[in-house]
Amino acid sequence: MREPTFLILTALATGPRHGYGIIQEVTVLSDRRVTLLPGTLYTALDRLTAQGLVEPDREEVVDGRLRRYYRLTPGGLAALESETARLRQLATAAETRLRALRPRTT
Amino acid sequence: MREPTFLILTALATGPRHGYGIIQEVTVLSDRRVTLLPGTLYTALDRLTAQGLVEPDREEVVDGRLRRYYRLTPGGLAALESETARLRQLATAAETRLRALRPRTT
DNA sequence: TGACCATGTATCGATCACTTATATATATTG
DNA sequence: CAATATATATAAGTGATCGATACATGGTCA
Repeated sequence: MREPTFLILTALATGPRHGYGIIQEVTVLSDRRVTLLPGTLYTALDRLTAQGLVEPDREEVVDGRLRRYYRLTPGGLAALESETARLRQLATAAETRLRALRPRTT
Repeated sequence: MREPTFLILTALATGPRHGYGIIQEVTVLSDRRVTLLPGTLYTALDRLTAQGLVEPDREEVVDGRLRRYYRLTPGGLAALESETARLRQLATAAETRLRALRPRTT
């Protein structure tokens, strides 16, 4: 799973969001380091829906604009959990090696 | 930076290694969850060398087989450090949201 | 002896997520 | 009236990775 996909699933962890709302939430949760592009987001949502990790939630019209909401499926939640554990393990493994290399920087 | 690349840089953090040694170290540091394929490894080493993140170290012949060693450059070390910090931040952001979702699982 | 596996490096074609660019539409702000 | 924010959508191109294959040596096992 690549980073934009991981960020989309994370943005949906706290509840259903529409596409543009996911883009904003990803900006926040990445500390403004990642701004999802529309091309990435909408193709990823289609792909994740086809994979069963995400599913349509509801549609709303706000100020004359359509909002299409998505939510995590149980499988999507499980995928996010295992991917998160994986990321943490990799970060920890790298940090261990970096600390061994620079003991005084600790 | 994608995961195999991150793992290769991590494997080189503790000192120079040759290609096959990197594959083995990646298996260990990923808890056997990732087995680098030769195609990924050698093309990545060429690319990282061209990018200046990695450089040739030395060559040895052991049991009639050539070993080509690589080491991290200062730029490669910096890239690994910033990528590691980034991974940790993403993992933490996701964990925070997952814990909020399942308070009893803590 | 012959097969198989581990070691070791290398390259090619295919895949696929992502980027870039573009399109369309409404509401708000200067 | 132009620019920006909101909101979704798609097509072409890029590039790292995957999968397969190639070649060579050394050790093990039947």
